[in-house]
Amino acid sequence: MSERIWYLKRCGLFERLTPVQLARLESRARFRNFERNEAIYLPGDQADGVLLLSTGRVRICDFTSGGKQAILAFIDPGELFGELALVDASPREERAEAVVASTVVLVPGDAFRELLDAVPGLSLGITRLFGLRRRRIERRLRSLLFRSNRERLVSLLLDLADQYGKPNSAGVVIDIRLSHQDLAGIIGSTRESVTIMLGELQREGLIRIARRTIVLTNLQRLCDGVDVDPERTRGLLDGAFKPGASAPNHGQNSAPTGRKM
Amino acid sequence: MSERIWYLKRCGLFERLTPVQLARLESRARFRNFERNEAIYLPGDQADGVLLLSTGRVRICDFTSGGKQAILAFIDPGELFGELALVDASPREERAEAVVASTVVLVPGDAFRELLDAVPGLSLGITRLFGLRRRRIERRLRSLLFRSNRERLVSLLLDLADQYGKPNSAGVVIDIRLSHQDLAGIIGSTRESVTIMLGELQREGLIRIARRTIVLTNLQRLCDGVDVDPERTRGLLDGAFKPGASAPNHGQNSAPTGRKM
DNA sequence: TGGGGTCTGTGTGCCGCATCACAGTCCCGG
DNA sequence: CCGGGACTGTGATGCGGCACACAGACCCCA
Repeated sequence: MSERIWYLKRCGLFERLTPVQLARLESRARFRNFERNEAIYLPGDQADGVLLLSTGRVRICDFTSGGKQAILAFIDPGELFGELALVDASPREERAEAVVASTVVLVPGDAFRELLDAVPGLSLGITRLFGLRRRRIERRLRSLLFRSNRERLVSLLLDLADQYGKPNSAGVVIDIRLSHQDLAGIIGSTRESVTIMLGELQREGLIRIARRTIVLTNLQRLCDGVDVDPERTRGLLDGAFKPGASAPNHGQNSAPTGRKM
Repeated sequence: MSERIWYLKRCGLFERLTPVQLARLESRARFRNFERNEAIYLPGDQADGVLLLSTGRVRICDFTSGGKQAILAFIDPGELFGELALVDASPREERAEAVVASTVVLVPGDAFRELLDAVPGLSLGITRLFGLRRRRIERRLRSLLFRSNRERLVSLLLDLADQYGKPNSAGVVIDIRLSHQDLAGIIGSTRESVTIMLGELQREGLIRIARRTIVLTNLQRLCDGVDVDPERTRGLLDGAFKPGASAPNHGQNSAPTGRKM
């Protein structure tokens, strides 16, 4: 029980709730476990609420009639998903599935709306969440529109480094295991092409692949390949900013990631 | 003066403001005219507020280093744009420019935030706006990921029919003039390819092009080409649904539009 | 009512990348 | 510790769609 409340508090949006509100929320939410590859919701399902991942990892995706999967996002513990249901009651357009065994909290729509009224700032938090995710998607759209396959892959690697990267002596380690198939699903390419391109990048000394994890060994040159917003690499390209020359350093919102709510 | 207030009221989000609030807003907003093709803001500009289009038309776009323009959205009178500035103070990532001579209202960030606190429901309205636009972008992303050039074009035509279409005896007239270059910028293709494909579609009897406006003469067959969410075509495909036979039909949410918040 | 600028139509190469087919490797669970 | 299933590497082949080039049509406005 109290463990469940702990899961709720874990979500940045809920940390300001009073104990009473938390308890009430907990009583109205449903907890459910999903095993690896199990579907959480499907396109066409009536959307009845908002979901919060407490443990595991979730993939938001979409299958074409040809059977290829497009990956729209990954969700990590503490993050909300399926939140577009707050906008209106139209059915889900995508599929959410557990990448690994996961436990998910379902918050019914009316319980959530009740909270929106009661908790000052929550509404603003949701708006920001929407805004941040939208910005991310718009970036991806732009990157998809007129870039070559290879540029999209490099761009993706930089994004992943941003979200999951652990700097280290050899470079930035991307601390999440994705198959080439997954990578292809994100950039809209094929498994084979991804394999080839990763090989090329490694041969060129830009990355290193060891035991199925990718290390970015030369961020600078990777960025050069894509005409990339240097802000994307945040702290990673440590002190290397030239004050006058390069980017306007908008990353002043200095939180290490920018997501996390 | 009172004409200016009228412009403000035109925006659905503001219609609930009291006269006092409206007047205050009007005093803090700046009105400005832009001529055809003039830039309203540029990538890198410090975002200082939200913009409202009162007359004209605005294009949100982005230029690749190769000089190709990606079109992210069109804005019609009464619509808000540049609203991602509400999320944080990071600079703009895209370019907004007037398609035709336009007049724009600039609402400073603090004035807007003040309203957000004062006007119940406004915050919710913004959240919904974000959500709706995000949903639209996610659809576009999906359509970009694994569809052929032609499918993307057809899908775009259906979307346009959805937004700007006027049904008529011959079919659905798309009541907005876009050059082939523009269409290409939206679907991530080239001007020449669009020309060719439109020719094909016309030869196949799916559309008709007369004096640079496009008429969709056979919605049903157009939809067949794309594995399209039938909901997208709203009332346009009037009663023609065959209950048992056709597509997976998850569009059981029979609300005629789904947009218009 | 022209005339210049923008938009549309069409052809020809060529290259990126999807597809198919199959071999080799990893890795996890029993 | 071993076997089977998932993942990775690589080649052959074909096609979609882009780049470039130019001709004709349209349209606005001077």
